[in-house]
Amino acid sequence: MPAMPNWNAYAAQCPTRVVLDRIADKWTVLILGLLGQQPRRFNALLREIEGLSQKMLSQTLKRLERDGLVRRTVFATTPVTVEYALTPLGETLAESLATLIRWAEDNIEAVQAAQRMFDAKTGADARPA
Amino acid sequence: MPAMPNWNAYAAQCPTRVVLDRIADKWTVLILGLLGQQPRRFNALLREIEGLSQKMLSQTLKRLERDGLVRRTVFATTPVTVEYALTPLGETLAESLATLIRWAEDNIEAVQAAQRMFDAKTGADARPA
DNA sequence: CAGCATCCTTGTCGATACTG
DNA sequence: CAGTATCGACAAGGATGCTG
Repeated sequence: MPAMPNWNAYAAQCPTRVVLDRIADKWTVLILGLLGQQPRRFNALLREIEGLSQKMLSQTLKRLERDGLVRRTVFATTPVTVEYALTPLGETLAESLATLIRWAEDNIEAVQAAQRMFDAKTGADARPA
Repeated sequence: MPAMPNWNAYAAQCPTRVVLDRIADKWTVLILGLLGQQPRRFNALLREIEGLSQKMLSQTLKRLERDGLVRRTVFATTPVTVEYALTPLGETLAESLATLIRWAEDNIEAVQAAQRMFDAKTGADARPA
């Protein structure tokens, strides 16, 4: 990859795919959505995101930290307190992701209607799990 | 879910999760990105998205069609021609997703830099596959 | 050209138990 | 509180071969 490249997510080996892989993750979207409001502690995130296991939270946070999207701060209280917050870079992404969450909330009914139509026409359950 | 609900993606059973599940898919983002430019045929998509298998393309397109985001049109040529295009609903989502692709292209270098920093500090390979 | 059906390998993810 | 470690079930997804 040259110095001033045309990054192209459609090329298999293009590094922009790593960003898509990060975004293309339900938990990432939800976590960054919350951190976009305000910093949170580990267990706060765990409580606020239903269905999220502690393993996935831990794993996802570590990846987000590695990608420079989230900053992890440890406070030497007893017991120890850890706060997660967006980095400036993370904030720019969180804004775009917030748009997606809003889109979902605004258009879920249209999507559900389309699904009912489709299922009725195909007569059967082409429905995924 | 009531008639005028506060859809909340943070609730496990909230239907907005289905939209997130759709978005939370690398191929969805890339496919809708292309269809946002112009309609394409099946094999055109297959060729333009490197690393995408025919199985995943087929599967993803069917889901997108079911969700009312993509319209599938069959032309009775021989051999048969099939065109995929965004629905009006799909276009509104594709715009948001295009933002993400642009974000990835604009910020990939910052992300990579953060990764190098992180890997250097942790001394080792916390890197995922 | 535009797919579907099958096999089979890999990875994802939840559950559980334990640590500083 | 904030995690790590391990196991096992499940499903995603690639490869291959076949169809209208």
